[in-house]
Amino acid sequence: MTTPQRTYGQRCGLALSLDLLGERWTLLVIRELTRGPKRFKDLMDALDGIGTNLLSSRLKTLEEAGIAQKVELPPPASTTAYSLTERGRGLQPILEDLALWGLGLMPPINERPDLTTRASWAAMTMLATMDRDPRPAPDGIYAFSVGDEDFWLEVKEGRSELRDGLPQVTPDAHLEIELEDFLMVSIGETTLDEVSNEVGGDRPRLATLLETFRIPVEAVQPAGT
Amino acid sequence: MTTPQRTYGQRCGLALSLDLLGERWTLLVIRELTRGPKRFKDLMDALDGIGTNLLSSRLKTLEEAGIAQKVELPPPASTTAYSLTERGRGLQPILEDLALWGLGLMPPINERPDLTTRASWAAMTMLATMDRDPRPAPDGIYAFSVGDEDFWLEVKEGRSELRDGLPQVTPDAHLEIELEDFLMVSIGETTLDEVSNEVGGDRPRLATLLETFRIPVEAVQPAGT
DNA sequence: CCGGATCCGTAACGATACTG
DNA sequence: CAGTATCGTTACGGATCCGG
Repeated sequence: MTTPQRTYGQRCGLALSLDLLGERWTLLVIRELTRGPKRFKDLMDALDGIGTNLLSSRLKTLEEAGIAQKVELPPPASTTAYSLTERGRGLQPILEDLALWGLGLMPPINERPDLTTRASWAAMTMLATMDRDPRPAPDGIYAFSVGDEDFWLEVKEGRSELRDGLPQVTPDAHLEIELEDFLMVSIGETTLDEVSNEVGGDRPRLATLLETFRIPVEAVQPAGT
Repeated sequence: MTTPQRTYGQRCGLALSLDLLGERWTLLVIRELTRGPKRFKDLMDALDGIGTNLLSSRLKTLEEAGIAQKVELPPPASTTAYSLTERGRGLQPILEDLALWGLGLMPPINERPDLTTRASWAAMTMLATMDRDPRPAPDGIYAFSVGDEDFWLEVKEGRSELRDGLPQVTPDAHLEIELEDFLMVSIGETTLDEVSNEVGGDRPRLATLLETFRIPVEAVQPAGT
C-alpha cells in the first residue's frame, strides 16, 4: 500500500511528523534528495537494501505529502526524477542536526569496514558543520571528484549548498582525490599536502575552505561503544 | 529482543541516528522524558497503544545507548523511573524542530476529534516557539493546571524549561484552566480574559508570557490539507 | 536498461495474558 | 506497578516479473 495505516493518533507536531517521516528509509530518501534531483535508480543505488516496492511506496507518500515531486530532467537525460519541494527542503536543517548528533555513534574509520561509505555523506556532515560555524567560509564554487562520486559546493554570502554531479559553470577549484584520503582530510586527520590528489584552480582558497568544511573529529567515538 | 537487527549499515551520522532512534515510538518516549522523570506506567499512559513489551524494549535500548537511565524517585514516591541523560537532552532541540515542522500537518482543533490531545504536548510546542523567538520572555516560574495535567515552566535569563508536576517552590503565577480553553489560548485564538480560568499570583506577567509562549497559528493548516 | 508492480518469507509491532 | 511471554497482524526485504 502507498500509505501505512499505523498512526500515533496524537495531536502533537512531533507525532504528526513521525506519522509521515518516521517509517524506515523515509528520511534517508530525503537525505539523498537534498543534493539534487535523483532518478529511481540513483536512489536504489544509494540506499542499499531498500527494495523497489518500498522505495516506490516512500516516494508516493512523499509526493502526496508535498515533500517531493516528480520532475522531468532536461535533455539529454530526459528521464523522470524526484526532487524536494520547498517544504521538503525545510527538513534539511533537521536532518543535519540529527546527522551531527549521530556523529557520537560513529565508529572509527578502520573499524566496521562493513559499513557502506560514501563521500557525499561525509560532505553533508562537513556542510552541516560549516553552516553552524561562526567563521565564514570563502565564497566560491568548489567541485569534488572523490572516487567515482562527483559533487560540488557553492558558498555565497554565508549560505552554502551541496549538489551531486558537476557544476554547470567552471568551478573556482576542483579537487580529485580517493575516497579514503577524502575521509581522512574530512576529519582533519591529514591535509591535502600529505595525500595524493589533484587540484585545479584556486588551491589556497580550497585549502581555506577545507579548514572550516570539516567534520568535528572530537564527536567521533574512540574505539569502545 | 532488546536491539533489533535491522541496520542501515551506512557510515553516515543520520543513518546511525536512525539506527538507534528511528524505530516506532522511540522519539515519542524521549519526548515524554524531556519533561522530567517518568515511571513505566506514566509512559504507558502518555503513549496510547504502545504495548508493554515494546516500551520495555525501547527503554532498554535507550538505556544501553546512554540516552536514558533508570533513577530512583525520592520518597515518598520511591519507585524507579526513567530520565534523560545529558546526551539524551541533546536531542531536545531536534525534537522541537521536528515538532514545529509538523505543525504544518496539524488539522484544526475541531476536526479530527479522534486525535489524543494533551496540554503538555501543546506546551512543548509553545516552549519551542518561545525559544526561537528573539523577543525575551519574562523570567519566572509559571505553573499550569490544565484539566488533569500539571506542568510548570521556568524562564531564567533567556533559557526556559518545561517540567511535569508541580514546582517545588511557590510559582510566580499559577493558571488553572480547561484543556479546550488552554488550546485556544495557545494558538492565540482567544485570551485569558475571554475564557473561564483562575489565576493566582502575578497575572500581568503571566499574560505577557502567554504572548510569546504561543503556537504560531499560521503554521496550523486550514481545513483541507 | 530503467521504473516500477507482484509475490512471499521474515522481522517488527500490537494486544492480551500472565508473573514477581 | 513493572515488567516478561505469547501470539496474531503488519511492515519490511529480496526476488521475480513486466511494460516502456
